[in-house]
Amino acid sequence: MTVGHLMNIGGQMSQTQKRTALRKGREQAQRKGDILRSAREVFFKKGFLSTTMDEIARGCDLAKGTIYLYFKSKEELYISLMVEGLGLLRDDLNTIGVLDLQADQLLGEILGVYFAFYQKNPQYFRIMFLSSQPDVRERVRDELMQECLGRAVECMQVLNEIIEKGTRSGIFRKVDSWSCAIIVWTTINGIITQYEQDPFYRCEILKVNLEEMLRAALELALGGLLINNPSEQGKAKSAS
Amino acid sequence: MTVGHLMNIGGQMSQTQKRTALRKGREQAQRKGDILRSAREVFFKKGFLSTTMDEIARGCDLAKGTIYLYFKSKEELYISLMVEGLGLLRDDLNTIGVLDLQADQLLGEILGVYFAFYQKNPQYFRIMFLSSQPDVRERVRDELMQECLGRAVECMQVLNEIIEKGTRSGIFRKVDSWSCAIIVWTTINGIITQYEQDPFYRCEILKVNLEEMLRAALELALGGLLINNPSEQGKAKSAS
DNA sequence: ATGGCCGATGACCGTCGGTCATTTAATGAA
DNA sequence: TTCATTAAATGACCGACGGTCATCGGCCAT
Repeated sequence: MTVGHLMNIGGQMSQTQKRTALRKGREQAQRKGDILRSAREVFFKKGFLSTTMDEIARGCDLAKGTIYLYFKSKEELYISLMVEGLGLLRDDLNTIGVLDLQADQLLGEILGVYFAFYQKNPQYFRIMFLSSQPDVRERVRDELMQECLGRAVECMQVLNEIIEKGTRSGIFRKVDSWSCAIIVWTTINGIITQYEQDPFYRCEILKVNLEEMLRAALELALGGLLINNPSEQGKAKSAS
Repeated sequence: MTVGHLMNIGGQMSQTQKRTALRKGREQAQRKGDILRSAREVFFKKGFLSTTMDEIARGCDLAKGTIYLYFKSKEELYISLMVEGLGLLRDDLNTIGVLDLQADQLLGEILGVYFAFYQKNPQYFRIMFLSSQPDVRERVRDELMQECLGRAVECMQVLNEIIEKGTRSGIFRKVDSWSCAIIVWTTINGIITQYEQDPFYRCEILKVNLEEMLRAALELALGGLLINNPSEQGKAKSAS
């Protein structure tokens, strides 16, 4: 079984018992963190298939069996990194909320944050691929997949609010903000993950710049989103 | 080594020799096809990780060793299915070219073909995920990856021509058609592949219809692509 | 001091991708 | 028809890997 599966602090416990239980909890979180760190290093360097559980164990000075006290499978360890990545991205996106800008400019800021995140941690995007494989998901607890979903929704919530703001302030057409947020989120993710397939996009035939591609996609989308006015004319020139 | 690696027909061969060589070639193609068919069935049903080479071998009544005479690795067999899928999609897309429609309508047709293809063979899209893993690509010959790239370019070429047509006929702004084609291709692929991550998009929170999402994305893009004119106003309502 | 409990351990297991010595079949010259 | 030659097919076998579990050892309440 997993570690600490009966760990409920409180109730009829003595003071010392409580203290030990709390310490145990901290130690467990620490172990879990150690394992995740090692997993991140190895997975990021080698990819899912070429990574071995033995190597991860070596990386955090634990026995292989110990890892399985904290994570159900290799896949679950991998997906946990995805949760981690979505959390980091959400935190970055949330720094946008406080800016006092027009909705369309905010979308531009989002793109900047997104692209910066990608440049800092391109590896997190590669993880997203595997989570779509049904046979991978079979080996991950539903609870963990739900956590993924929750984090993704939190990211989209940022987009949702911006689009609502744009609609409210009258510079965007009346669209369903959630649908639109999902489309934008999906499109950005889609472009980046597609781009990650280097041989497709970094070869001499198709050499394209990711940031330019994202900007151009945003311009296209804004073209459809903004209430038309003459000053918008020609904005799409950056797609050239 | 692979089968028939010295297969060059012609030169100083007798008639009978030539005939047998040709037949051998046909038989080899047949075997390769048999293996691919079996691989398709098993991979599509079970996914990459849960599929075993033994099962594929059983499915085409060959010994496991024989498969390795025709494909270098499990990964190469998988990527070969991706090439197959891109070929099918290209063929479907090419049926659009002959239609006599406006560029923006042609883009709508493209979307229809694309969506129909996805509904018919959703599994081919799942394959694309794995091809982006570096450790997978390491186990696939460059030549095969190039074939993938070539097929993808052929698909994008269809988009490219449509956008060029739209620019030429004056209904699209002046954009670089290749950049734009790549963006559209990437976006469509991105949306579909993202959508394939069911738990994200089929859950009650985010339940979205893929076709609507694609249409809405196209409307947004068209909004940015078309030369503004009053009749375009309000087209984005379908995003709601 | 000590008994009991629980997290840590790593030898071990079954499975799988991939190999290669051997078998089988086809071919064409005698 | 026979037989030597060649190449494709075979499947027992190998090493590696994900995952398990009987055992160990240190900590804690008594």
